[in-house]
Amino acid sequence: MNQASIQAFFATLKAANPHPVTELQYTNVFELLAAVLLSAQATDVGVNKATRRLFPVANTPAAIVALGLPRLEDYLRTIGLYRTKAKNLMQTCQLLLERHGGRVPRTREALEALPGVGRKTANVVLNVAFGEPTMAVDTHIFRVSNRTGLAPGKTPLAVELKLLSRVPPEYLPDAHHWLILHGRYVCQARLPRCWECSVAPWCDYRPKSIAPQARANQTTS
DNA sequence: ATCCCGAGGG
DNA sequence: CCCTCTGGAT
Repeated sequence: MNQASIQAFFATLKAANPHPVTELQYTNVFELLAAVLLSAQATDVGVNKATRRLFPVANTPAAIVALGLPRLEDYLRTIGLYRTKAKNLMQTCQLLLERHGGRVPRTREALEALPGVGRKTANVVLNVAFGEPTMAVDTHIFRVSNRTGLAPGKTPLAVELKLLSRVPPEYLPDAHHWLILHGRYVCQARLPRCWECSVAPWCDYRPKSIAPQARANQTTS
């Protein structure tokens, strides 16, 4: 995809959704960090279902430490990878208390030192909570970037660096959410809904066979 | 490369 | 049944 196409690509996504936001539910920075940590290989709907029960009971590092691991696991049992996530969240809360006064740190190094927090999660917190122009490459962004030709790469880091160099600066702060939402609802993993895709004119991907739904839409419209 | 690991959709 | 979901640690 050339630079002019990339410009049109994001202008089109912005026109349909001027102020995109995460669909994870949170009311403060700690809740955001916890929700993103829990969202690894899980849907935001599933994470919200659990945090809607957990956060009213415990939404600070101290409260979660006081809760204890077995009860934290009970709240997270409906989320995939819940044992690992419960242990990581518990240790992260202990480290936040020991090293950061119970607050969420603002640097990549400090964030990535927390158990269960890698580059992608750190990038989300830096972007959403602290307004930094980062690009968190998750499963959606990795797929959309490669499939469309926006920023092809073999690893998430390679895609991230390519996106940072290709996305026009004015679109960078919101690009993360536009690409996530586009991947979730249109450029889906199993069956990309190309027949209703607003950015198809600038996309490199061409489906080999037109999906049944596409044919139905063509004959009825 | 492998493990973790439940819910929802097709 | 199979695949996917805002990955991270070993």
